[in-house]
Amino acid sequence: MSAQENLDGGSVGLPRAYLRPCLLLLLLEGGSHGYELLEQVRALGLVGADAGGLYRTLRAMERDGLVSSWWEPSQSGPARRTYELTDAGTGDLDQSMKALAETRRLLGEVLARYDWLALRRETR
Amino acid sequence: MSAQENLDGGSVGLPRAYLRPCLLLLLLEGGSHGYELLEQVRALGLVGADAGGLYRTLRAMERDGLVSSWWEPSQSGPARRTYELTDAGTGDLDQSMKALAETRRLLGEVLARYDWLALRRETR
DNA sequence: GTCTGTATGTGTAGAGTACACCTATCGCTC
DNA sequence: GAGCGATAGGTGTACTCTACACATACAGAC
Repeated sequence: MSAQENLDGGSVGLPRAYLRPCLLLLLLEGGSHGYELLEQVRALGLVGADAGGLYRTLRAMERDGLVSSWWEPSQSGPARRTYELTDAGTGDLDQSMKALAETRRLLGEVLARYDWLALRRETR
Repeated sequence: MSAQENLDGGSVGLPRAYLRPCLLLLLLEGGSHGYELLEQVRALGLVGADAGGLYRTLRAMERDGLVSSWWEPSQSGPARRTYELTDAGTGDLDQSMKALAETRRLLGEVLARYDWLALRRETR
């Protein structure tokens, strides 16, 4: 099961604005362009990632100074806007990852509490 | 550090609609009212949880059939609206927890990938 | 009476998400 | 050379969730 697929009523899922740190992480691994990043974030767990939203997010991150971009012609296909991480972007990534680690820890606590109760429910 | 406190620019944090599964979990442990649940979700990690939003969420969950409520007088203070989990709510909780477990797993993968890169950055 | 703590709400702006839709380039086939 | 699929980048818009402010009411202490 993917964390996005439960759209039936609740839509509990991935962290808020999770796309941003994912993009920053992928750009830390090396410069890339939107279309490629789309496939990469999908491989990273954001299986239903919205293309339009991704392009908008990249432009917003550039406005915020986290990434910089330039046009690059392609050998086979339309030109690409290539993105690169800035120093501010690296700093933001570091902070985001700390926040996500904390989120993961809290999730672990809640899930443990649930598992304990669910077990008692079964064996009642 | 709490996952909500990094409001400086990014605001990467807890999962979308995380309040709902937290409330359902707490109600699985026993019926309760809004004010008490507010303190409990704050203890659960949602340190800056918004009171207004919590009451709205509870009413929305009741509209969705996940909880039921009734007024109960208090010995010391205003009357309370006491909430209880319905069968549908228990089912929703089970599904949400599966989604959150998957979220936690994905977070682990992303964090591991970041840690590996961060380590290489340090030792370069 | 007024102040603090308990208890439940509403109003509203903004951020993030979901889904639909559009444009353009290139290589390939018919 | 027309049409097609893959590549590539984008806009429009409605909706949900969140954040912060604010309003109301009851009880007990002073």
